[in-house]
Amino acid sequence: MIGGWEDIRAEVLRRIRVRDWPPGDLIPTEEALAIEFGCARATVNRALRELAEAGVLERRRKAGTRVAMLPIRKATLDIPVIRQEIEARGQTHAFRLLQQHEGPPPVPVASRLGLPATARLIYLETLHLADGQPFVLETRWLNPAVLPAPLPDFAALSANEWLVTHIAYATGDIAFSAQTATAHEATIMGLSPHAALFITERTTWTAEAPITFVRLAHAPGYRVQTMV
Amino acid sequence: MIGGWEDIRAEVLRRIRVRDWPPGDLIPTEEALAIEFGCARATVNRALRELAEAGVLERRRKAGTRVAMLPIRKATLDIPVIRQEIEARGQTHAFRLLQQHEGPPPVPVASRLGLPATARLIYLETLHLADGQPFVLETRWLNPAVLPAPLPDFAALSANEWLVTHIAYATGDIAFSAQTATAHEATIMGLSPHAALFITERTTWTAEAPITFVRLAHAPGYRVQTMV
DNA sequence: GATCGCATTATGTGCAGACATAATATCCTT
DNA sequence: AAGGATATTATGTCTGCACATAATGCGATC
Repeated sequence: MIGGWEDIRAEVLRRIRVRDWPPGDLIPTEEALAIEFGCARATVNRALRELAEAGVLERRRKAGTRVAMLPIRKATLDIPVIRQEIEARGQTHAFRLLQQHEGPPPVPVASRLGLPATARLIYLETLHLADGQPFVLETRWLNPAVLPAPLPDFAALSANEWLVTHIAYATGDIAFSAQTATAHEATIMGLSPHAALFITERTTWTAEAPITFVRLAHAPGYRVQTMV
Repeated sequence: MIGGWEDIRAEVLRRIRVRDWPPGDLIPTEEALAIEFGCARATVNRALRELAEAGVLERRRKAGTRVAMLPIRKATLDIPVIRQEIEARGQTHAFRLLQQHEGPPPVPVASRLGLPATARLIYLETLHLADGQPFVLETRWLNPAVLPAPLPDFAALSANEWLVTHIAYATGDIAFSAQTATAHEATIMGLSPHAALFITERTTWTAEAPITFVRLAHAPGYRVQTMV
């Protein structure tokens, strides 16, 4: 029972796997495949487009479709709200606002946001707890110029959650790295001095202006998991 | 000039952003939107499907399409071959095979691969260098039962690259974490005793059987970067 | 021989109509 | 009132056709 675009995608993948179509090879045109599979070209197109998005195929107009030479695997991972992430583990979420003030950001932060170092930003330092244990230390700079007024009380409502419900669907970039805990972090989070922290850094933009830069320092044991 | 599915996607996003359609809200049906935008339903479908894949919308047959309550952001990142990654930085890649032997894997490895602890696997320990400096320590267990013979000389050809060209398009999962360097790792990579390593762990499967489990310990300073 | 322009071609996108599928809502029965 | 069969509805997918767009490669021109 063959016919759906998912069947076609599976068949194409199979041919690639068994090296019918080796890496770098040009595969038949959509029209040829449509005839072979006895379906419309749009159906073949749908299947091949999915595979191209997954990095398995490379497509160019006129040039045709070829099997990717070096299969740069693409992994997609979910970036949930912290509360949601903790509750998904069956733990209870709480947080404490440690610091809040307004002033010019450090130079690296300003440059990542593309703002002058003289810009006045809101700084928030929040510790998130899972079942009472330190889970992640959030240090955030907010650009008040682009935020809808009035700002909430960040001691009562995590900036994390206020943003996702008030700045819908912004873009940005995310970076992961590992860093040794600073003395300050070790103290706050109750860690040994040289603990390895998993760091997530995120810059968020509206179409025009930077909104926020956030650095999340995750306690040891934290993992980001993905299904390919 | 409105009409393409990308324009429709943009317009829907705009309405979500300005809270015309707040989170949790049911938006008009594809047919209604098609009439409003003066296009075919298939075009609206394409736009809404993309937004649903991005996690912005939630769609269910008959129930309709609603704006996602908690926008679980999805980030996609590229997982390149190590050599490629180093060369993309303009550095030269080299590697040294430190260990190779065959035997039963440690229990955690066996369980992640779904194999009995008595299985005989090939163990490889490889240090990858960027411009002569330790870049990443690769520890890998290979399942010889599912590998095409003959196996190459892993001292001459990195397992990393041999696999991508000989096991086309397998599936698997990836996990990222941070760990303090062990004494062994610190020595091999020339690090201070408590350096924070960025760890990538990857399990790879064919349709039926596990192929390999690999742990990559990246030298301090390593970052995984993403554009959302 | 080098360059520009044009025809060719494969993919990208669009449209109108149709049927499939899943999930809800409703009605009927007990 | 509870339960199950059925109608309804919104999305999911397919078809066949059309035109748009980009990139290649050929040929004409200088």
